[in-house]
Amino acid sequence: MRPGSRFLSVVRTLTILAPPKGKTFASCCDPNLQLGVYYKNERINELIKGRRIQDAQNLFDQMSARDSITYNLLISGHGRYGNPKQALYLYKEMVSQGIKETGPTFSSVITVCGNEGFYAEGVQVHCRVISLGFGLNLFVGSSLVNLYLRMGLVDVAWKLFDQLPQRNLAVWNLMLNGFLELGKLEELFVLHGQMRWEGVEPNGLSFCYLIRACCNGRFLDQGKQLHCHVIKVGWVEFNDFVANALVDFYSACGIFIDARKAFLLIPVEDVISWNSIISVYAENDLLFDAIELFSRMHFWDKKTFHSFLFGALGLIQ
DNA sequence: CTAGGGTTAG
Repeated sequence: MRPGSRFLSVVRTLTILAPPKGKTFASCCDPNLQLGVYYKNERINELIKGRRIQDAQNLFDQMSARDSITYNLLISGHGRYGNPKQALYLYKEMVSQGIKETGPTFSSVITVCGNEGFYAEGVQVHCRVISLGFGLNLFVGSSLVNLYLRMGLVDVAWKLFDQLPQRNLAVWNLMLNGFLELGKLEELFVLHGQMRWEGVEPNGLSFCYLIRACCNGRFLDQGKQLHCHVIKVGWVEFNDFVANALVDFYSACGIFIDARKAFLLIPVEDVISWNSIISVYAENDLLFDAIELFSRMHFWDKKTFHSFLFGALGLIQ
């Protein structure tokens, strides 16, 4: 037997206990305990993906040791599936137990704060972001941009956005959406100009926001330009949302003919486009056409709200 | 093993 071979066999048995890929022994003081956490985290992840958030919470409650990933999974799960308060509670518990936040923690928590109106809490978490040095993280930064836009603090959002070391389409779209919701249409078009200046190509969602801005502001010329561009790039054929936005734009601007043209070009009419075009017919006093379209829609087995039809019937009487 | 952006009107 060669010297050292016994040692090798011991090492081989040890590898059975080897930590999962990407981990080293140095990062686990107690391999067995840590492995337990790892596999339970995986299970929690599966449960949340299957939308079984309560089961995930039960498993979480039974765990004797938890790490930041355990908390991140549950925080984002509760945030996504409608339990924002629980998400914030878990975040508080996590911090008070001395478990350090990571990027995903901040990103989930701040998104919850922004979307559910916990603005004061969101600003507090922003302080933690700064003191722990996560301010330049793209995900964290975009959740902060979203938070301040929802608060209506446009200047702060601009500043954070400008300071981001890199940007992707999601952040640009968050900005566009924020300005649209706040009715800051000028800012929105400034941002669009900046996109073009930096050579960022908008996607279908960006064009939805831009066209809706033209719709709300009745910017006929600008909307037509967008329409041309969108046709050239090919979004109308592939994106129902864009096509619907065009129908709404023309009907808002009172250009009935173009609204109808835009409707006819929609590849697969969904409920929304039917709603839009029926309301356009009704608004233009083409009541019988509206009703005819409504019955055609039933023929295609489309389900919709009946309000437009009732509106049209009311006008006839 | 974890984090982000969606259409209508009423």
